[in-house]
Amino acid sequence: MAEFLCGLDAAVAVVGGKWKPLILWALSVRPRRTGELRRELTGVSEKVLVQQLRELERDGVVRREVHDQVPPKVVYSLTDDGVALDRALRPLGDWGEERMVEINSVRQGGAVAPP
Amino acid sequence: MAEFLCGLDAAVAVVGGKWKPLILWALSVRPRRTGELRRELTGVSEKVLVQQLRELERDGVVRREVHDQVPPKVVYSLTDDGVALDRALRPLGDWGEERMVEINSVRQGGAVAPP
DNA sequence: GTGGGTACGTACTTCAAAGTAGGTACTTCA
DNA sequence: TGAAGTACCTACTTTGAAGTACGTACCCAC
Repeated sequence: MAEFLCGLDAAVAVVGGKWKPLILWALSVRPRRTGELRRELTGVSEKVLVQQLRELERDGVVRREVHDQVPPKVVYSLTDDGVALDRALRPLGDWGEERMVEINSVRQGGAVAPP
Repeated sequence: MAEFLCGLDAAVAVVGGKWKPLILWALSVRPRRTGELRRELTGVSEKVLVQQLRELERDGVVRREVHDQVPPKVVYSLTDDGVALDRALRPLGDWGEERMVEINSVRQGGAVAPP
């Protein structure tokens, strides 16, 4: 029912979750356990974190490795497609970084420079 | 209340609307009137189209020019920031294009190859 | 004078994503 | 003994984006 109209559409759908950009950024630094991610992404609930990780896994950009031990240990990392996605996101991240302040102010304050 | 944590976060927020990638793509080809966009993006409602155009304008990537005539004529085009955004989106679009089919099938069918 | 085109605005509804709050089964540490 | 950590799952509620359906004011062609 989604039916993407162009590649950009599909890519935005993959990274479009509220926490997905941050998850991908964290995993691009190094693989992480669930708890590490939860502590890194302050404010995320466990439900949504696991949900978005599963979606990223389904979309083929994140790998989930279960180490069968007690207590459980699950490690998430980027697949080859995930690494390629991360590289494709770099220019976009740079674009955003340069404009973060303006975008932020324009989205809440309204005016650019309050007196 | 948004408060972006990284540039990627901010950029995804800008292009994150349902029709925004398509709007940006259309405007990157050439400037358009409202009606042209509405006809190009099959399925979009006038309300949402105008809404997303206003948000893109607020975020500084789209320029809105009103020609004061009757019947009204409004032309939308990309600003310099918008052109830069479009360029930054190219690698992401390419990434999505190469994986559109898989992403689509994995998101509705479930299995990769139905018999 | 009626229908179509221009570019909106506004009120209401729908629906999916995200948030909240609980539970599971097992272990280690104090 | 009981509190804390591991990585989840499930049910329910909230939120906000998008969709639907109308109205505006003006013009032109038929």
